[in-house]
Amino acid sequence: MNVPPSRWTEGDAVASPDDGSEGTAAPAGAPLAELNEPQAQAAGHVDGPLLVFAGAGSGKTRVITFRVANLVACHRVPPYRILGVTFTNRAAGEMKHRLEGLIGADLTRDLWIGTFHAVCARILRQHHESAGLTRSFIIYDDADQRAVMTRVLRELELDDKRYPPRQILARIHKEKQEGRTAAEYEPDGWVDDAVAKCFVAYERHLTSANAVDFEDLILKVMRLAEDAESVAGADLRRRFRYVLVDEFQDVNVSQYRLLRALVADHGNLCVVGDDDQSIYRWRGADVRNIRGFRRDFPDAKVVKLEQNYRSTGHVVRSALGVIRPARDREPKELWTARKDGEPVQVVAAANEHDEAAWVVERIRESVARGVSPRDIAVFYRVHAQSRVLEEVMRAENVPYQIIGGTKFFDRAEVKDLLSYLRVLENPRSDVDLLRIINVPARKIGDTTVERLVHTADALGASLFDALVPHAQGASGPAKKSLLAFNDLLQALMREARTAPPSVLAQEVLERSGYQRVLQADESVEAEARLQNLQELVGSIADYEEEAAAGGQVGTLAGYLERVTLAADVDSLEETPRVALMTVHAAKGLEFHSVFITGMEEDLFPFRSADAKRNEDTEEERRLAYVALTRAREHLYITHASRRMIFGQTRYGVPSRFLADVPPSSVRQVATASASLEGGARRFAGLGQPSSLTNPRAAWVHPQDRGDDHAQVEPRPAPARPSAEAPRAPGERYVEREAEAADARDEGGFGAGGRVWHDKFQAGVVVSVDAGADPIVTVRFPGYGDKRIKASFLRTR
DNA sequence: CCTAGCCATGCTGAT
DNA sequence: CATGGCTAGG
Repeated sequence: MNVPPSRWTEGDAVASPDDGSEGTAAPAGAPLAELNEPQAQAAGHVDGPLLVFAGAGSGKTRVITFRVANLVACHRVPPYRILGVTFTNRAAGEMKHRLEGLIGADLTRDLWIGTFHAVCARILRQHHESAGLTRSFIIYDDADQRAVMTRVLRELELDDKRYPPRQILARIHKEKQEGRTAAEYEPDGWVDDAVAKCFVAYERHLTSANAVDFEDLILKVMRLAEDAESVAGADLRRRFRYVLVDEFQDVNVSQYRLLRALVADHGNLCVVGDDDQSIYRWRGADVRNIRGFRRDFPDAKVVKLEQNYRSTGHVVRSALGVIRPARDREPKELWTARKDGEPVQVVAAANEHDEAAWVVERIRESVARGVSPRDIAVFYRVHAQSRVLEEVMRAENVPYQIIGGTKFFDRAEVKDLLSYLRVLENPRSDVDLLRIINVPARKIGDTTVERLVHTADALGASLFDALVPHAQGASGPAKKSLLAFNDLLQALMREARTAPPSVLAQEVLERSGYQRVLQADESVEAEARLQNLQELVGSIADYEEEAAAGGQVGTLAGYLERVTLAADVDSLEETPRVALMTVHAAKGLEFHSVFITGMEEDLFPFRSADAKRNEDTEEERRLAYVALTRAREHLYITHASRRMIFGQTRYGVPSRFLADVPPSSVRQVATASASLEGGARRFAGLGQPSSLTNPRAAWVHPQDRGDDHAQVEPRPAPARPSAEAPRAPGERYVEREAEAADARDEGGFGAGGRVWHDKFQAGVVVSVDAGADPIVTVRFPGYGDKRIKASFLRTR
């Protein structure tokens, strides 16, 4: 059941993680000899520490997978003795997928491959007792942590205006990221004294709730691994014979200490990273770990991968121009043997609508020329920029997918149901119990809850454990409601022992009255909420199915953990849709064509309106470098002179980073609106050649005629040079898709056709993947796009 | 004592 | 532009 190797060396696979094989690719499944010299050195390295500087697009994922395969296949290392740490679950999935092609699914399954958080959660479930947890501990996400902190502040009678929960939490997280516990925190100044108190109380609440935050996952396992005395510590240090880490530049101090402890006995630690791509300093990542590594492992072999296989010459040189002024860089020089390709287009737009329209117009052209929408991405610095882009995409019928932003799992009803499930799994979770105790309204108001909290504090018990004792001392109506709530939970817990998670979820909705209340509500919102809840139940069922396919039983704990640890980018689909995401989410991905929007001062580099927040232009520069290096063939960078964002209009000047792009690799362009407004004059200040500052020269270029897009001046489809665009510009690729789908239509399904599904009801076919049992992508109002086997669909 | 509806206010990035 | 704190009504 090996995947044909060609599957993973194809550079045009959508958004595949860094893979230098693009373009000049060595044949698939190549032995080490077919890697380039430094790649082979790194991949073939067996014993001892190894540090790989992997420039953007230099094939580092390839090196890591080859090295793992080499260890397993040639050196007979048992796969369960190898740990590979990636940055996202998606990257972990990609790596496993590639390894399946190299060493087969059976061996791959036993490898430990995952994010720091996923791996640590798994270890912590095994060693839960040593960490003071029960096996069913749960992971508190951001919102949960804030809820805990709000309660802590109230308890300590601290003003949440003066001590915003978010900021206190940020301080605490910073401590934990640097490996310190509450006991080790050394306050400096009176603000810190408050933080110290909160820190202690926060930890107490988490422990009592049998819960951990993201930092705890790392910290607790780090403590275990460093513990010379305990059995668990010895076990952890013996467990892995080889440890590999991707994106090492974004590892924080406690993660690094954990790694060091895990390999203490043998030093077989391989780290791969690029200091130029360090973009998570705000999350505790510390590039200095690279220096730390060299100090801690002085005999480490160091390999530099400097040949970029991914991008055209113009793209590589533009990116180098942006990163060169950065301080404290590891000396290295990225180079490419590829042709120059198209110059980078730097586009001046009048405002964010104009910008979005230009981008979408260009996307349509690219697609008409044969670029798959899945190989196109639009980046922005902040999520708030996505709305306008989304609107234009929708209006122009461009299929798109937004990564991140307001997430499905952030919706109130979804969180409610998850809180029910979390309470059933781990009744001591106060945050979850508080969330659902009066949802739907069951006559347990704030006053009653406050008294319950008081009783729980007095008893030193969780809210759940205090429910019955408190109810017994409470007055008539409150007593009744509390006991009824307790009965509900008890009944559901009994159910939880036998029922599969998806069935349990449905039971929760029915027995809690949640569903009834929503059904009684006739509003559109209530209808949407019901649909979201069904979607959630469906997602649990999907998880069970997936687990079953892997020969396991899907548990509630497993599902909850996955939901909390999921990254936005994990959900990036392989369907033919343009991806919209932040630059942060784009790390590790690559696309044929990339649009970077909002390249303006104060937006990119970002500067908060709140001047107190410290800015970090160096990190913004590296972020820009990451953005530019995602492009294989075409790179477009847009900026607008006017932008409505965060509820106010900003007047932006082009980003300083644009001035660092070599003029010889750039073609300046202005949208028609920008030209009319004289926006192109702004170029003059940037030291670009004057020939580029003439707006006419910019926008009459044949390739850029799309400038006067529909929004400015609707235009009948004119005759165009047809060499590049075989179809009239007005023709949308959705129509092309429809034809294509019709052509391979097997079960009477064609794009645009109406179908019926028992659960999701009426929908419209988006596309069809032909096969023995064709998979049809269908858009269901209220459910979004679903990929469904044709046999489950009826045409009508 | 509970509920519902109103108005105000923050917003970078994310496991 | 959504969550949340507050106030008036039941």
